[in-house]
Amino acid sequence: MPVTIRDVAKRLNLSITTVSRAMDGYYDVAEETQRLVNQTAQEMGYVPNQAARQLRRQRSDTIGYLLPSDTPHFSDPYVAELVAGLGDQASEHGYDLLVATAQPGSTAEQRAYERWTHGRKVDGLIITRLRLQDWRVQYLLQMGFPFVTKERSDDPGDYPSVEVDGKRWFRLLMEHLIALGHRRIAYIGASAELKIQSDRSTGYRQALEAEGLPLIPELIQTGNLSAESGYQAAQRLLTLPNPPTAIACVDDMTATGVLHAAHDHGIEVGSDLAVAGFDGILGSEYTQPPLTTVNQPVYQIARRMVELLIHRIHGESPGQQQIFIEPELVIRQSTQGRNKN
Amino acid sequence: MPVTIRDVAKRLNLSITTVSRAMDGYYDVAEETQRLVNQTAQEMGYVPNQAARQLRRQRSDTIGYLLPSDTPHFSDPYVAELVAGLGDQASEHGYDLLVATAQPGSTAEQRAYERWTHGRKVDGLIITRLRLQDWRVQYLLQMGFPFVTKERSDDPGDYPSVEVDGKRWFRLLMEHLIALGHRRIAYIGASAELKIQSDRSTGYRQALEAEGLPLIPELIQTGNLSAESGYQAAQRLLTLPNPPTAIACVDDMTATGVLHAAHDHGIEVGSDLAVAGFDGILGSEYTQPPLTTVNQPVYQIARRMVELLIHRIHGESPGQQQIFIEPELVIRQSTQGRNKN
DNA sequence: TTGTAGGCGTTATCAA
DNA sequence: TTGATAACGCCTACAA
Repeated sequence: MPVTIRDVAKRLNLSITTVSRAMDGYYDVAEETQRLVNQTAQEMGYVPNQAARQLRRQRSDTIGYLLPSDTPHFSDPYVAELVAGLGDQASEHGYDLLVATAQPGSTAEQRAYERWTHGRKVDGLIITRLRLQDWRVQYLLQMGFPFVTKERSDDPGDYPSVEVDGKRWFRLLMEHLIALGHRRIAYIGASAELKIQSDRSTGYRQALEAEGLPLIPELIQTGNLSAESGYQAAQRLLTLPNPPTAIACVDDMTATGVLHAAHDHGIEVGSDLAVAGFDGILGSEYTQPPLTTVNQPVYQIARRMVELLIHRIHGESPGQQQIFIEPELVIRQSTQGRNKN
Repeated sequence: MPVTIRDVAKRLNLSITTVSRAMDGYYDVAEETQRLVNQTAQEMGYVPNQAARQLRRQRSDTIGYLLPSDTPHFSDPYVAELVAGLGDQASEHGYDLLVATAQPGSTAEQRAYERWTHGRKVDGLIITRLRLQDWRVQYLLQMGFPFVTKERSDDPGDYPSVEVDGKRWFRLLMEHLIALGHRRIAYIGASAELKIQSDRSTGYRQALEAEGLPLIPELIQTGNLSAESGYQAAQRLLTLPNPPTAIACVDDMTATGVLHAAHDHGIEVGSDLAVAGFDGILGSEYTQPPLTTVNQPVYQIARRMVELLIHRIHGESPGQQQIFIEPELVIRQSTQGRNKN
């Protein structure tokens, strides 16, 4: 039904070869012909059939992102920014972005990766929410399929990644709290198999150690990167006989729940209790009080990942394989004394 | 390089025809053969090449969503939930989801739609953020290309849509404010060409009219669906000689900015000023104070849209073309008197 | 500068 | 129950 290259060729009494080459802007086609072909194609609404082109060229000009969605419909709060970054950068390079959702570690996830890689539905993949041992990394490495990760798993192998140094920056976040005089600082983390949990909790411990502060087990709680879990962990912390004076959270969603719990306890965040998050999600500046956090430039990170991936797809020399992006420590009222105007 | 149907056939001394049919679970193939083929395919890691399949079948088993992203990297805060819903429902039906970003009304947007439709990259489209006059609707209708919208444009034509009745529910939101005794209620809207602005502002006016309240022009402000613009509009409203006692916002992001502005003015939201939003984005329950809003079940809406779209793609009888989803009026402290525990 | 022809990997038609 | 064969629409040696 749709118009094919044949139709355009027939209309102009040209061969499909010429039409094809004219449209690809080859140099060996008469200028006049070029003009005519393009104009006619435009008029007839001809756009090359993507499937045919892919089959012939053996590439899809598409990159894939399988977003890790736990439970019914939880999803990262910065997924919007990430997808925007991936999409923008991809389209600037003539690539499309294929997205699917799957529970981390599910068979659905595995099948999706199989279909996309073996079926050549995508030319490369973007991987986030890395696990310490991550079958995706192992699988793709072994297949020799192009991919880029956000952070790295502990699996050995060469592959490009874009990273924010969680250890270092969580430690800096801690130093900020310690500099404010806090000595009993709690940590609310996430599942131990996640790379970010590993890094950030290490930063937490390193900071305590460096300052000669004791590691108090009861001040370490585990959540699941949701506000709800942050709320509950905070409940446990705030009802302790000797509660913490500061709570550092593995991410902003968790911190949001902590703010809520503190409010329900009639605790003034900022003066009575310091709360800090990590990520810099949209909305962290609009919490009450505004949240101190480490701001990751997610949009830029996404663009960078796509850039690396496309290089990899084109088989270009890897250059810098491991890119570190500097986030920003944003100090807001949640860790400041009362600020009343 | 990857294994093809040929390789599988060769290994089993069968024809590719038989392999193909065995894998599609046709009935006219020996059970034993069936088993053997599937097992071997599995072992060899064979997955049909998607491009070849698409070319032959003349469909892509893919649906497209071009997400409207204004300026550098603004994007809807509920895009995560939407994409999760689209992705989940699509994959349950064996479809993939293709996503791209483009500025509404840009030529990039138009070219993306052309490539996807004419190039048969997708079998159908999901359209959001409808404009009153929307070229996308006109274009797709004219092409006879399957699509489903969230809300409808004013363009005539038959197509399926999933809707939340913005007029009615904004009016209900207003009635809540009026019932609380508010008489000077401001409205912060968005660009006039957006369908949601048209609907919600109409709801605002209808409510005033129904209650015999005057429409006060200076209480009507325009933003752009961002917290920043809500903040600025609130600044204007709160410095008025005779400021409003309540502010109803076209969406939650705008309302978030209003909360922030009120706080900066030392105004107690809830007792001194009522603020309400619309959408029910993740985070609205964690603002301070928690925000009164109309909660749209975005995830469910997304699933429903995909469902309708797939019916449409399969050419099934349209059935219900226009689906209304009931949101929920969630009353929180931003419109309640002081609630101190 | 243009045209001919072969094949990318599948699925579907038809015959065996 | 299985196999040979012809497309699907495009790109690209190679020939003219």
